[in-house]
Amino acid sequence: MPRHADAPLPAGARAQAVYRALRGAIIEQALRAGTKLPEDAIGERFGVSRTLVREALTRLAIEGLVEIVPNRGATVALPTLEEARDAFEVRRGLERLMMELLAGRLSPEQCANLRDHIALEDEARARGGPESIRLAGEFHLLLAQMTGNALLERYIDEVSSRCALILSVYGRPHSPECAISEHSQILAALENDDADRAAALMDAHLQAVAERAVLASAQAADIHTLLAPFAASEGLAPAPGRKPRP
Amino acid sequence: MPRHADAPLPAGARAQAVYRALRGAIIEQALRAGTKLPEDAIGERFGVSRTLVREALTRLAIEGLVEIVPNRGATVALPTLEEARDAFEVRRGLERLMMELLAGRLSPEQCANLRDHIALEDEARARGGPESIRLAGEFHLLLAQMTGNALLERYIDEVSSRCALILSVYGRPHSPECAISEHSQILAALENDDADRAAALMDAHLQAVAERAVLASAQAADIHTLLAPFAASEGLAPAPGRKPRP
DNA sequence: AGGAAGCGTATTGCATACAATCCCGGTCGA
DNA sequence: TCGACCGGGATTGTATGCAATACGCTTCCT
Repeated sequence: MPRHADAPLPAGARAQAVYRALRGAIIEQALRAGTKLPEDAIGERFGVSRTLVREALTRLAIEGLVEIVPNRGATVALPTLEEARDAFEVRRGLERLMMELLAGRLSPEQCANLRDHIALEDEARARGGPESIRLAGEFHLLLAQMTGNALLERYIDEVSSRCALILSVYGRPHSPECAISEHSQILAALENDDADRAAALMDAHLQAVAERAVLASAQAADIHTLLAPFAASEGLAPAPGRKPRP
Repeated sequence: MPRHADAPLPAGARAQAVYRALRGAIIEQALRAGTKLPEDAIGERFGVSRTLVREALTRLAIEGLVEIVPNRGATVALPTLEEARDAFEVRRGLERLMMELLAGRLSPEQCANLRDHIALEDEARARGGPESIRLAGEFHLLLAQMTGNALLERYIDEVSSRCALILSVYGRPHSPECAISEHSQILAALENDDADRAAALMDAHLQAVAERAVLASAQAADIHTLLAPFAASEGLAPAPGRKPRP
């Protein structure tokens, strides 16, 4: 429930509010990758000074959602393909750990909550709204919270949001991060106390997400390949002397 | 190689320098857990304004090495036992991933570097210097760098330093974080392309470190158990009406 | 004596001011 | 026409100032 606007926030909370607002905007792709983030404009929009905006941007930079170049300011990060690969690699490691911690230890209420969440994802997906991206990520976050391990929760949160940004760059437009059936299957394995199966499912799930998105556009990143059909249709051939970068 | 003192650092580098200095001091236990960290004093010491000190402290707080309470300033963090457990749990997950990424993929030079490092640890350990703590952590960091995964490197670095802080609180004084032979064995398994064995060794290694330190003092945290031998030697019995906390 | 209230100081939270840097436009010369 | 040079404006980097808060000490009352 949002606070009343003219109730002053407690000390230190305003920077956090700015941080959260920016983070949400990036993840939901209201701020697209590469967008410039000037301190003045943001501070003006939120009614805070540059000091607090800087603090928020610094945090986002540490998380990898924002890139800060000295004397040139902050932009929404544009992850490289290598960073994308790294993020999914780490994510797989963390989520496998999570599966092992959770298998067979979920209370009935927790399972119910997860099912409810999956239903929400389903709805949002049917509507095709942009919040489906956020919800898909939140499923993983919800699982992380249930481990009771605050550090794991933070890391999963961080790496999930980074993956969301990556998908916004390399993924197909508005394709949801996670297929619904995969989440259901994972939950089923967890309820069944089958850690290995849950871990394998999660691994496959993440692998699928990564491949659908990143590997698909790994080809597209090569401008020669990308332009080949157009060149052919126009009867144009590459200059013989120049070679594509190795 | 340290910079000349009166050469001005490039933009944004001074905050980082303060961050690094404080971080090192905490990990090497020059600043012990619980120590107050006033912005003025630190800024004066390093010749920078409170602004930059705040930035450094914020970063350390995100990493969990420093605790910031609004309006009350920053102190070196005093991790709880639960946070300690969480940190080692996450660390095991991350380092297992690392073993899988590295097994059978280390170049001869890399192996040589690792051996050299282990030798350094050995020396420092023999001398009993405080840098043995740092070196033991750096072995893990060195491995992380060799994965080529920058995100994994950052997480391992973060969680390692947090573990170092934890050991400074709950570990026995000046006991090195890692036994040397364990590092050697892990390296051997990695060279041998035996991912499972390397993972198992690393798991056991971290488990051993955690148990030697944390579990040992988990008992000590219970003041009743802690005082029992002293009470007995003085012929004192607990008050019958009062019960120890469950 | 013990505790509550009041006050002074130290420290933080935040905004702002100033200096440094960079980007972008134009201008000039080749 | 193109590239090099060079202000002007915008934006960031850092220091500092002011208000707000918390802590410790004294004082006073019970």
